Amino acid sequence: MPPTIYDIAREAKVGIGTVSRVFNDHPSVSKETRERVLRVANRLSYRPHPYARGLARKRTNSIMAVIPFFTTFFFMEILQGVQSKLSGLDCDLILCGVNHPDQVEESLRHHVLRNRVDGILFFSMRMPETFVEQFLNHRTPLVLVDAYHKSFDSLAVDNQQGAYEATNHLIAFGHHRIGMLNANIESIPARERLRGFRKAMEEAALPIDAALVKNSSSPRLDGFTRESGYEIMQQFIALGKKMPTAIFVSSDIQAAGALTALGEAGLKCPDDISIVGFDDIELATHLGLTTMRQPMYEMGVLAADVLLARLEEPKREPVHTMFVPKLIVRKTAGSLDSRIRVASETAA
Amino acid sequence: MPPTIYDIAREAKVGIGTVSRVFNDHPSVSKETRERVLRVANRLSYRPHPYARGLARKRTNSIMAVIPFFTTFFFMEILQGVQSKLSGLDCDLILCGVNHPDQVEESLRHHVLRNRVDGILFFSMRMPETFVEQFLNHRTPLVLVDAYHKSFDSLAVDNQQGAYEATNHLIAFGHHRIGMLNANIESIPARERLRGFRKAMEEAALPIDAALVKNSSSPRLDGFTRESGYEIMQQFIALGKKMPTAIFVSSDIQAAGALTALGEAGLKCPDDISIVGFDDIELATHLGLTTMRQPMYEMGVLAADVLLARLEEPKREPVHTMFVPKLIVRKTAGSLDSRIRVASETAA
DNA sequence: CTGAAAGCGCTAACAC
DNA sequence: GTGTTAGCGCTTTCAG
Repeated sequence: MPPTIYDIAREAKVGIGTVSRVFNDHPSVSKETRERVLRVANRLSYRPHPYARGLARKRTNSIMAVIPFFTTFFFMEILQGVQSKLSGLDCDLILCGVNHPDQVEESLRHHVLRNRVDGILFFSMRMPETFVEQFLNHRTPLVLVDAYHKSFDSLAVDNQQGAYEATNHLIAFGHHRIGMLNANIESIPARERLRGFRKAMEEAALPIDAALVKNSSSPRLDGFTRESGYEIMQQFIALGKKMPTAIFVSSDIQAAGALTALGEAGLKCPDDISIVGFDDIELATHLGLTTMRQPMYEMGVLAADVLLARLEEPKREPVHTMFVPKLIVRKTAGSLDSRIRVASETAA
Repeated sequence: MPPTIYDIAREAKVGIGTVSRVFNDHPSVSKETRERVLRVANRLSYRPHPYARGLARKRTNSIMAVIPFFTTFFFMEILQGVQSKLSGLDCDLILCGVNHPDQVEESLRHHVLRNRVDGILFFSMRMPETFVEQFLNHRTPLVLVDAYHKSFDSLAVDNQQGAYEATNHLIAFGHHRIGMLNANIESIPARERLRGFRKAMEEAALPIDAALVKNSSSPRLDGFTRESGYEIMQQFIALGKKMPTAIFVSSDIQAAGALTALGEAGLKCPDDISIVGFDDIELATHLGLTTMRQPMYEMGVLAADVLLARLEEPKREPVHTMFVPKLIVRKTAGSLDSRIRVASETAA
């Protein structure tokens, strides 16, 4: 049986109130008593019981991360950021993985109504609109990560800007016939990335050939799958000499599929075609994929920060933060005339 | 302010004890009262407060997963299994990522001494021996996942058997000059996998050429890195015609590096050399890597099972479970004479 | 500055 | 069956 404040109080010959004060850094405790209490507590390896404390204080000292469990690297990295922020603060992280959108409601209701957690980090999913209101009334703060809703704090990546820069990277290499291999256009990120692509093309006064902008129609993972990349790239390849010389792909996972299709067709990057992806997942390194990096770890840290700040100040205006993805230059995108150069080298 | 049992009791015109009984499925409550209570509770969206309940019952209804935060896919997948098991049981999962071994002690002490969790899932790390005793005395059950200690329940993968089967797969293809690309031999899994490799070779009466068994000397991640795979494979390649025709690589991540080295040398799998990895990480699919799959999700589910069982029965004997990895045949390992076949095809 | 006492919301032992 | 009561371990007035 672990010691309680009563044990400490008795041994230190003080009242339990004093022990409590010591452990809450209450100013009005004389230096001597404080030290005496601390000494005893230390000797007995006393630790305040979080649940008792939570009950009395009406706080739980833990937050919950609601994340979709189908993806991996992205969330793991963010969680790491969250954790690193939390670890110093005596705040626990409760993991709540949801596989199906339906589970979201259930989980939220379950935990929130029970005051189980002080705050929630909600990842990459649409908040059921039926919940928005409930949440705003209820006192549990929620911050959206990789998602947006005007009524909640949110952090997200500037998809449009990222796509814009990715496309510009391609343009800078001298490409004209640039295509985009997109995910399901129903999804927000897919739409935003398309917008960025368009903007870059328009600013460069380059024509956007509708035949070179293809998107997935798969509902699964909104088309952010290797399969969709593979299939769509095959369609591009089928275009023969009408194929674009460069393609901005809306995600690394799709780029991976695209690269496979390219490989099977005997085509190489960047000699035959240039590719820029989006995300910078682990795989991108292996593939040597040039891509736009989402600052995942940093997002995790900031997400925790924002939530913590809101816990302090529950009714300030929602804060929306945008992260700008960073271009990671690797080997799949290159100059348009590299093909020519390579050809001449071969000839030589 | 959420409703408490007092509110429910008052509205339902019963005592709080009865309300409590209803929510604990206590048998001695008449059907009528039970329904009346439930109706009121439902109307008021009442949920028992987990902390209050925990305090009174001396249980927390949550378990903690202590995982090293440097790897990704492996743990994510296991955690998913754990969660799926837990989700039905009103038991929360607290994530405790540790980046440095030193943090382990601190985290454990922090949470365990505070009775913060009912049980612990301890992943892939050596239990500090100084803790073993403390743990056994303390009441918090702990199960080791992907690790072993005779005093605790444990689940692990049979590395030796896996390596044995991997090597046999290579042997079955007719290879004689088989090498092994291993991680740091100081680590347990590296040693076990080497043992399996040896066993297979000996049983097949194949000579083990010491020059063809190489291991990493890097302390980082025990040599389970892409870099180590890359470098060691270069050494193999430098062997020229003395190079093995097949190599069992101790992890997929190293195999990825090895494949890169091979690619740079203009060598292809399985035509020029056969490779079998170990783990079946996500990347393996992309690479078309033949490998030994660790049943991660299943391990997660069982880990939760075992822990739950021990919570019920704290002092039964430790249970040790071994999972046997499964061969996943993809494209990096093939028949020895495929080279010949390919050569003749080319000739034709 | 410090002790005593009243909860926080719930469970469980004890009466009736 | 059901109400009552005494905690679970801690925080927080309220006196002094």
